[in-house]
Formats: sequence, C-alpha cells, structure tokens
Amino acid sequence: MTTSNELPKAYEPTDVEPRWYPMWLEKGYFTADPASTKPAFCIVLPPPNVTGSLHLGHALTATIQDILSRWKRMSGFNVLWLPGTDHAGIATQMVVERELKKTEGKSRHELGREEFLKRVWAWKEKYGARIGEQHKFLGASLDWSRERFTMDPGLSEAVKEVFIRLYEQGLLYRSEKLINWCPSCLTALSDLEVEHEEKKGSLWELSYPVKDSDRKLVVATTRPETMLGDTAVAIHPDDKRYEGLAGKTVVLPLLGREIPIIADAKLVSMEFGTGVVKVTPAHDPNDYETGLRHGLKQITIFDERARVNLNGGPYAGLDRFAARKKVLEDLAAQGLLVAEKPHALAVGTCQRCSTVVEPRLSPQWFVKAKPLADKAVEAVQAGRTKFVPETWTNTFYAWMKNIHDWCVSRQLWWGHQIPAWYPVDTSPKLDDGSIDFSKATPVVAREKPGVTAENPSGQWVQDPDVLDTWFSSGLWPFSTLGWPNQTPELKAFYPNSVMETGHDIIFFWVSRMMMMGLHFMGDVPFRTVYLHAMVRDEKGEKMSKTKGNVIDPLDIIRGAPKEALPPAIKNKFPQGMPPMGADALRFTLASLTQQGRDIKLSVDRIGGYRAFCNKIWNATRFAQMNMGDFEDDGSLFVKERALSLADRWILSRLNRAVQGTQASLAQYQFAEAASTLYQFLWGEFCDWYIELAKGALQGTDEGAKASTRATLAFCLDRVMRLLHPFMPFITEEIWQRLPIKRPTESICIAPYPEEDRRLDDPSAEAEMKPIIEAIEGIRTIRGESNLPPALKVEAQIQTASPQTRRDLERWRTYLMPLAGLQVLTVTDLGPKPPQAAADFRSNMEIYVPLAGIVDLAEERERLKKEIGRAEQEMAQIEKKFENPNFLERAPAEVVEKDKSRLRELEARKSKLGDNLRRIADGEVRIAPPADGNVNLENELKDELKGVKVPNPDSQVQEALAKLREGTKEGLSPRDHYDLGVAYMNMGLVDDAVREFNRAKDDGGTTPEAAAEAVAKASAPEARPAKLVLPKKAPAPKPAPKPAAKKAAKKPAPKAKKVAAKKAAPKKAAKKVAARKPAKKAAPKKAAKKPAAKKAAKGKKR
RNA sequence: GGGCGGAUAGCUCAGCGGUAGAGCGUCGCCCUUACAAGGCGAGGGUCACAGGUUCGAAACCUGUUCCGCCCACCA
Repeated sequence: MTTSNELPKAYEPTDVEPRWYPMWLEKGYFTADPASTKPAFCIVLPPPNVTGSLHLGHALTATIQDILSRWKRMSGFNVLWLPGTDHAGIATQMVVERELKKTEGKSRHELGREEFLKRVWAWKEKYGARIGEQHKFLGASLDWSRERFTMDPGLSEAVKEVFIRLYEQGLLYRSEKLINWCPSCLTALSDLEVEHEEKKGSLWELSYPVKDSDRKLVVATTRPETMLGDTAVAIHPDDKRYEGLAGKTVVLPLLGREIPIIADAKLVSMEFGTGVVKVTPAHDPNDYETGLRHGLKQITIFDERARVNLNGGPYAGLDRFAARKKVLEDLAAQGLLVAEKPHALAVGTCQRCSTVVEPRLSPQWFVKAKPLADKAVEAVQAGRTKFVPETWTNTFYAWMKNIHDWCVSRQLWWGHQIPAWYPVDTSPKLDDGSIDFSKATPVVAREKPGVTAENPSGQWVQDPDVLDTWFSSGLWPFSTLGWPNQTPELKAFYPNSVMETGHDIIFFWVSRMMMMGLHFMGDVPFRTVYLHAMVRDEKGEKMSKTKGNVIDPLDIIRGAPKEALPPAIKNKFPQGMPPMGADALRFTLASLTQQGRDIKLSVDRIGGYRAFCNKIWNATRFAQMNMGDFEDDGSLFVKERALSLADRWILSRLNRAVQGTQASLAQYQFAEAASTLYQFLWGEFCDWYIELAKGALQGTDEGAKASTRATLAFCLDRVMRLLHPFMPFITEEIWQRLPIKRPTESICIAPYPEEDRRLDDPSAEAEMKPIIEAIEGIRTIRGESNLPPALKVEAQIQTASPQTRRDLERWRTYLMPLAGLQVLTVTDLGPKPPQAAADFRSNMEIYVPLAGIVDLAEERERLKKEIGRAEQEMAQIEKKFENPNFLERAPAEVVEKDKSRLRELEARKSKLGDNLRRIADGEVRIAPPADGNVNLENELKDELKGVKVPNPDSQVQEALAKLREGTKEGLSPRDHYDLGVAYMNMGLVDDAVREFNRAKDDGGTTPEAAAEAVAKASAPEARPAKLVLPKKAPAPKPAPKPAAKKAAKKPAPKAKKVAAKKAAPKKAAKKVAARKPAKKAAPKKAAKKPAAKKAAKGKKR
C-alpha cells in the first residue's frame, strides 16, 4: 500500500480515488458484525428507485450518512450502514411501459401481466447496479453484504406478514370509497401522491328550474360537466334568500332528472358564489360526505379513463373536458348558463404523470391510520425519537394528528400483490365471466386457501392489485434486518440510530416508518431523524429532467465532455466538466448543508474545494520533501522533545480543531465541521505553520529539525483522520504515504482523533500572537506600498512591553523571512524613524522606512484613511458614552471594554497622526523619553547577567545566534559597544544601532558617543545599496484585456521594469488619489460634534 | 385558506443581544524551490421595510413587502 515515491505536483483525483474503494471492500471494513461487543450504530440508506440514477440529492444523502458512518466507525462503533433499493411501483412500471412502447410498440396489456413483470425484472437487473456503482464512486462505506431490495423474498415476506396482521387486527380493511384516481395511470393514488396545482379556471353559474315553480336556483360550480351526476342541490338552512325551498325538487337541466333541494350548513357557505351548491356525491369529496349525510344516490358518470359513461345520457363517450364544453354549450343554448367568472382553483394532479386526478368511487384497501399515528405522536412527544432540525417536529405532528386512512392498493402490476383471495365458485361475475372484484368478498391469507365450504372447487383468484410502494418502504428499518425472523441483526441494530433523509418525504416515509415500527417492533424505528435540505441548482430551482438541470454526480466526480452535460449548464463549461473528484463534491455538499436551508449548488464552489484538495496534497508534498530520514518513534510526548514555539502553537491549534470538529459532528453541524477543518488546514497549518517550519527544516539545528518533522507528521496524521469522513479518498492516500507508525492498515478504521489536553498550550498561542500581528502589520505596509515580495526591507518595531520585545527578539527567525525583512529592530518606545510607513497593532508600533524606496504620497493617503476609520469608530463609542443610561445600566465589563477600546483608538489615532506628520514634513522628531516609563536597562541587565564577553568579528554571529535563542551568556556594557562596531562593519545596521543603545543604557559609553554612533549607523550611506529602489510607476491605466496583460507582464525583465518606474510620471495620478480621502475625512471630523452627529448617523462604516 | 423557512458584501452563505464575518468573484504586487488549482495585500455592507422592547438590535417582539417550500375537500 505504502508508496515511497514522490507525489505528483498537482493532485489528480482521478488517479487517486479509484484505487481505494476496492481495497476497503476486500478488507471488509464496512461489513458489520452483529455479534460485536462494540456499541452499535446503524443507518439504513433511504432506498433509491431501483431503475433510477442518482442525482445530487442522493449524493448529499450519501455524503451525510457516510460522514456519520465513518465518524462512528473510527470512533469505535460497530457500524451498519445498510444499502438497498426500492422497487418504486408506479414509477418503475411507467418507465418500463414507456420503453416497451418505444422499442416494441406494445402496451403492457398486450404483453400480459406475467410477461410484463419479466421485463421489469430484466430492467431492474440491468439498471439496478448503477446505483451501487455511483455510491462506490462517492466513497460510501455501505455494507454491501447486506444489500436489500424491497421485493426480495425476505422483504416480500415481511410485507405479507404486515398486511395480514394489520388485517387481523382490524387496522386494514377493504371498502368502496371515493379515492383519487389517475385516469391515465388507471390506478388509485393516496392523498400524498396527488399534487395540488394552482390553476386559473372559471366559476360557472348554472340555472336549475325549481319544479312546479317559476323560480330557478342558480348554482355555482367549477366543474359543470359533473352536473350529469348531480343528485341534489344544497342551500344553507339559514339563508333567507332561499327560505322554504328545502325539501322541494329541481329539474336537472339537460337530463331532466328530478333531484331534491337539501339544506346543509356544512357544505354550503352563504357568502360564496350564489349560495347554492350542486351535489355530485360520486365525483367530489365534499359532495360524497354530504351524500352520506343525506342518503343521496351516488351516480358515477365517468369510466376509468374519465370518459362519460351511459349515465351521462347523450354525453356518453365524451372525455370529461369535451363533455364540459358540450354541457356548457347546451346550457347556454337553453339560457341556463347565467355567468362565467374567472376563478383560481387548486387542481389535483397525478404526481407521476400530471394528469388531473379524478375522484372516483371504487373498492380499495385502506390502512386505518389514526391508531397507528397516535402512537407515533406519543413516541415523539416522549422524546423517544428526535427530529433534527427540531422545527420538523411540528410539521410531523400537524400531519399525523390530522391523518386520513391510507389507501394502499394500486391497480398496477409491479409491486407486492395483495394477499387476498377470491373464491371462484361464489364470487359475483362480470359479463365476460371474470370475477367482479368490486362486489366479491376476499379471504385474506398467507397462502392460497384450499377447498372450503364456500368454494368447493378450491379455485381461488388472487387480488390483482399491488400495494403502494411506500407500504414496503415503511417497513425498511426492520424488514432489512430480517423481520419477521428474530435475527441477530435485528437484535443488534433495531432501533436504528439515525434516519437521515430529505424533508420532502417526511410524510411519505418517515411517518409510515414510525407507525409501522412502533406497531410491529414495539419501539421507534430510529432515535433521531435528521432531515436534510433539498439540493437545488445555482438559480435555486428544483432539479428536474424537464428543466435540464439534473447533474449526474459521476459527471462531477470523473468529469464529463460538454455534450454529456445537462442543457442548463452546458454553456458554462465549453471545455466540458473537469474531474472534481468525490472528495471535493462531498466536501462542497457538507459545507453547504445548513440546517433548514435549501442548498444551491454552484459548480464554482466545488472547484474551490478541489483546490483545497490540491492544497492538502501539496502540504503533504512539502512534508514529504522535508522529512529526510525521519522515522516516527512516537516520541512527540514520550520523550522531552524540545518543541519550538511554532510546534507548540500548531499542536494547540490542532487540538482546537479536533474539539470543534467533534462538537459540530455531534450536533449534525456538518457545515461548521467542514469550515473548522478548512480553516485549520489552510488558514493555520499551511499559511502559518509550514511557513514557520521552513526555517527549522532548512537550518542546521538537528534537534529543531527533528521536532519539526515530528510535529508535521503528527499534525498530518491527525488532521487526515479528522478529515477522513468528509474526504475519504485523499485522506487515505496521504495517510498511507506519511512516514508514521500507522495503528491500523487503513485510515477507515484508525481511531478518530479526540481532544488531548496535553496539546493545549495557551502560552504558545499568546506568544505567537505578536509575531503573527507583526508579520501581518509589515505585510500590510508592503502590500499597500506595492513592494514586490522579493524586495527585502527593514522594519522597526517599538513596544513598551518587555515581554513582547523578548518574544519578538527571540523569534525574529520566524518574523524576518515571513515579513520579507532584511533588518529588524525591536526597541522600547523611542524616537520614530522618519519617512516610514507605520502600522499599529495591539501594543506594537511597526515602522518600515520607505524613504528612497517608494513615493510616500500613497502612504500618507493610507494613514489618513486609517485615521478616518479610527475616528469613526471613536465617534460611535463616544456616542454611547453620551448616553447616561449606558453608563448606568450596561454591565460594567461592557463599559470597561468600550473605554479601553476608546483609549486604544485614541492612541492609535495620535500615532497615525504623528507618523503622517513625519512623512508629510519630512520632519525627524525625537520623541521625548517616556516619563517614568519602562526602560530597557533592567530588562537587558537581567537578560545579559553573567554573559561572557565574546570578541567582535568572527565571534559576533555566533554570539548573536545564542542571544537570539535566549542563551544566558553575558555581555558587558562595553562589549555592546564593541559588538555595535562589529555589526556596523558587517553592514548589520539594525543590530549595530541596537547594541549602541544598549551600551548607552548600561553605561558602556557616553550618551553623546552612542548618539553619534547611532546616527552614523543610521545614515543613508550606511544602508545597503540594494535596498534603495525607485518606486514602480503606476501601470498604464487603459487596462488591456486580461490575457494580453498577463502575457505582457511575463517577458518584461526586471531592469526594464525599474527603468520604466523611474521614467513614468506619477505625480498627476497621486494628486487625484490624494483628493479622495481628504474629502471623506472632512465630514467625519464634523461627526464628532453633537449637532452634526445626526447627519452622519446611519452609515456605520 | 393554514403552516414553515428565507431576505446580511457582486455571488453562495455564517453570525442570532455588546467593535458586521467567511469562501468565491473583483482590484493591486508577485511564477518567493509544497502548491499559479498558488502567495501577499486591498476594496466592497442604511444586515428587506416600518414600528416596538432594551443602556444597546443584523439578532428579540409586532406588522408590511417580496422569494421559496409544505399542507388544504370551500363549490
């Protein structure tokens, strides 16, 4: 597994990712052991439709569940993540039917049930494997040895058992009721399978003559054609307009039937329409109920395809919409169409085929949902199952508390056929001699019954209907574990630990699992339901085939040519989709999973995390290139290894990252965990630690080298493990290559990092702070002045804090390379360098002399801007202080915090102002000695106590090195002077100046002599010539096209550039730049005065 | 009709009582031997609107406007 050869420079997911899954499988890491003594953790994969293909929503499901599974597995759990597929009754049947029509031009009826089912099975065999493949590409750590399919023999057994037990318990029954019927799919649908679409329609007013009277009742209806099935008209009992009409009859137009006028307060609202409602019990749910209340006849006027039947008299044979047109025409001709008003209404459509659903009276099987739902609600209320995010709890309650009986029979062929049998001998027959299922009485049984008294021939016909596909899905948490058999798996893994799925199927699936699980297992099916958001495209639109924005996860993982991409995103990728890798896709999905918010997936974002992979890869490359003969002896803690500050710091930060990741995962905060890891790896490990480590790795101190190598290896080991659940492939690849002692042969089963107190190091973090701040301060100055990175400059840091001075001195080896310094001077507060750019952070004053390097005008502008900012913030705080209530009522620490912040700002502002003046005037000001302030003397004496005197010249470097490492070797005051001279001779100006100052402070020389020496050392002539570089001229402004710009940049040799800088006129540009901030500054100053405050208010920054 | 989310930088989103944040994109300087899929720096915000609570509101409350989703048998 381990390959010692060097890593390629760029990370190629397609080279790395395919290597690992087969190995993981072969080793059986994902195979759960029901006999294990470890604590169990179980998730069952929401089974995708067997003939489907995974989309990004599935990828999100797989990612989250894999993160949980891998995390738990590494944390010592016996993990079962169980894969499977759903037969998806109606969806699959339709797919195969469509295919059959296309390829053979046949309908399923022409083929016959048996032959058709063979085709579906063949289809399933052919395409079912694709889902497995996609999951493997995603890295999903599923236990394939336990893969299930809802129509496996075992699961079918469970379905049958459940059906029969429910029937026996009176919780399942057969009845003729008004159900949702799809006239195109020719099957019943449950309420949930009907989608409501707001459509523009009309409200027609039809006139019905009252029998034996001149009066006419005007009814309002959105479906005039159903008048053919009217069996009453209804008015409100309190409606004065129609007083006395109840009990009379009207003559139904067109058909001439006489129907009663009834009074019904429930059906009729006086305010709506005309206050008169036509009642069609066989074709409208409200009318159906009304009909039951009043004992009305139910006249069915449509056949199964929603064509008018013989009850429709002259309209028989017409489609429902044609019938509507004709009915309206005929009514209009008779003057009975009173009005047509526009009216918006919600039309129920078939979830599968979008055909308008027709309410239809038909015998179906129903599950009595209420008793089951009540138990489920109780369980959630008792906290036995928790919803995450919590907000879904109420959604769940709302639906469960108002649940209707569940129509579970479907007039389909693909699915679990209902275990009910009709006696051939005694069942009523249709004209063609077949059994009339609508009138016959079935026997529910596990197997076909034999000869009975009622059916002496022993011939039985099974109910041709199949069960709703969600019926079997509802059993998934236990049917997959072997129920009704009492298997070890069932014992070990029920209840499941977590159910993780999209919130769109909370009713379809989650609630059914809750009901079935509680009823048949006596316990909730899972302890936690984590409901993730929906994945949408970049515009926030639902992914759908018709919109052409469905992306195959494999196309992102492996890349895809332009032609293969969906139309909606094709044009974004003229070169096709580059391979992003599963790790990048997974990390993106995890990063965007914010609880309760839909995910708008942008491909750019994936690219960003692909870059992150590359970053990790190259950090590893760096480590590998610098490991030398490092061998992990596990001594990071065992021996007293002398860790450097950077080592201690990064280990402390690592521990924070471990804590953060663990905490976030425990709360299902995947985005937060991902962000913690990203920030640590890139923002701390790569940006700071690796940079800081370079010194030690390239130096000659073998001890420092060893500790740095050990720290590098340690961090990479831990952070790869930490990251593994999110990015399984790259972490395995890197982990295998690290020169560490691996506790396991794969990272999949390596222990997940846990908080380690020994790594916490607050003092290291505190010590690093000024170093980082100083580097950032100098970088800011450099950036603002556009100094090229290669140009080394000098910097002076002044601080009143002896501690900070010590730290900065001690770690100047960190500071100098990272800040691009040639010279660094650290002193107490004192004379400020003239003509220097400045930055003030915490307790530090950072100066970078820029005279002769750049034009200082820009620096002046920057200072003004900074002053403006400080003033603005000060104004805000001052305003608070003007409010007496604030001082009285706000907590003391808040007030104190603001006060100290204000002091800070004031100091900052005055320092900025001072420096601005120095630059503006070219004035060299010697700051007066800080009265009674700390001086270096005792500090130095302390530090240099008993120091042995080295002689200048050759020994200076060595002595210096020791000094910097804090070695307690002494120098006498006079030696400092000598050292200073030596430094000067060597051209180390800052060191010379410092030594002269120390000599003076310690009485090693007279102040006059020291001052002279300092002046000499600081003189421009003493500076190394290469420091002096003319400021680069601003680039010619009419910007060329980016490509041209870049090309033009490259060949320009340095000398030429410099010459150009000199020649270019820059004054004009500068002036323009100078004006802008000046304008800004003016109102800010005014803002300090109370009167002007209001005007300035509102704008915060 | 009922319910649930959302509205914060150009984009995607964190923050959920005490100095407005990140990533991407933009701009500037750089191919500095881990990484140009990169480094360093900068700019960018009446936190949808209006009230209220509070010493203090992006955050809490009320209302409004948009956007999204779910549920619903008002003809």
